[in-house]
Amino acid sequence: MNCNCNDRGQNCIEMVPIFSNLTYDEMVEIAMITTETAIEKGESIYNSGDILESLYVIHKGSVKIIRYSDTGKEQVLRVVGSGQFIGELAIFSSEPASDTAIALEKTIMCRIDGRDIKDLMARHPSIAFKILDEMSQRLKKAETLVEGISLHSVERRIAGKILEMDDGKGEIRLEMSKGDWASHLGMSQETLSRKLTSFQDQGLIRLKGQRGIIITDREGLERIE
Amino acid sequence: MNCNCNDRGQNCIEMVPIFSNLTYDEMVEIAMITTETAIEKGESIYNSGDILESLYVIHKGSVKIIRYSDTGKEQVLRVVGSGQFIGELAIFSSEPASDTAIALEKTIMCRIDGRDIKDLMARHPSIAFKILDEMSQRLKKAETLVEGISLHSVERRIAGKILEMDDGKGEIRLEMSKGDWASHLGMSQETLSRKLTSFQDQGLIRLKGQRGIIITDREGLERIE
DNA sequence: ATCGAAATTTGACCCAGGTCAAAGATTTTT
DNA sequence: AAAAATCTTTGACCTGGGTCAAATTTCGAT
Repeated sequence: MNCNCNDRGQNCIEMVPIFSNLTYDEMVEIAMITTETAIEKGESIYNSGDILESLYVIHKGSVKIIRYSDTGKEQVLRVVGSGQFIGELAIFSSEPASDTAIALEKTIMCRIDGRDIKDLMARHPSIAFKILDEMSQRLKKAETLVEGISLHSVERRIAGKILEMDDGKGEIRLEMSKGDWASHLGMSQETLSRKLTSFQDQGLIRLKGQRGIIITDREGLERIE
Repeated sequence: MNCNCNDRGQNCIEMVPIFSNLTYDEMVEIAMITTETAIEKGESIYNSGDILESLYVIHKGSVKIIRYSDTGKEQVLRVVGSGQFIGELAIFSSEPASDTAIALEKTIMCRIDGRDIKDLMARHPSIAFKILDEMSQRLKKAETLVEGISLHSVERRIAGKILEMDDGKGEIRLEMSKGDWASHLGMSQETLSRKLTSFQDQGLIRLKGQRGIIITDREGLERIE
């Protein structure tokens, strides 16, 4: 078994949604063909232009998927965390990646060869369904991002994202820098900063350190147009 | 056989990439469970909020997938044409659609029940692969759209799209109105109109009627930042 | 606890592209 | 072929949010 990223007796395979419907024996089969890979904060897993050959399932940590403009400005397309995968392009097309994946923190992944995963899917339709499900979620999210950027004001986008990130406790901890966050929201860091301060002045939120946000007026945030 | 959308002796199933790797008998099996549906220009196939239960494979015609802002402004997310499918959400999630599908012209589709297609995929992995492939293409396109809208100038986006639509002959016919096109590019109709006129003044293109564009200086278009 | 680096905030300025409204073209219908 | 409907262009004006730069705060590492 190459992938020995164990955690409280659990093999990483069990923790990953796309493999969750399998029997123990099937999981062992998968564990045999996966390789553990670790990466430090700020390092890239792949770069735009690379030909991808493996699917990476994230076991621990998180990764941002970005694109660069020709002036070097970056747009965060999505953030991928534990249990999710990156490199799905590897499974089908032989075209190079058009985006770049960079670890937001120390990240541990399981690498699976593209050919192997394809083979697995053919034998276990449930894996294909899970991947397909995840892909349609992503497509939907990407389309919501397009909608947000082109149809809503920056205030609305920020308020919406704050509410979306809230787990019910009303206290949020950002998993990335405000700069990355701004880029994900499709706006400049300065604008994000200004608007957050203004939200705080209006009593909608309270900022706590660099990455903490406390919601103090949920209805107020929902009302923002 | 419910689906009788034949065309020069070809059954619609054969014309659709996601079914293209099947044997004749398998195609017949699929034809049995599909239902032909036709729709007029401007009519919707589904609306935001609907619970989708079927996958629609487009046989002839084209459909725009859009979202509305609360002020009624629309963003075209993508245009789907012959051989492609819509309603993939139906296969997995039970959540309502967040977008709306409207025919750009008279369109003929084959409807397949969500449960049936899932069943088909389990028996024919090649169908799942094709759908997955299509989904990753779409995700990539959606991400390119995000990149375009947030990272590039309107000029660059228009020039890029013109070059992308060119089939090599240098003469393009738009498959939608300029209004829809502007919305797809994430800009106002007026801005699109102004920039196209300016491109023409610069000798980069020549406009012909409402939907014709002739490229007269390809390098010039590529040079636009 | 202190220092240095990195991230964030604030100020001043400005322009790309949006809006509204009216006129002009194309296309479709009768 | 004329009329009606739809789509597109143009003009005038304006504002949201970007940019650059400098000041400040926070965080991580000694």
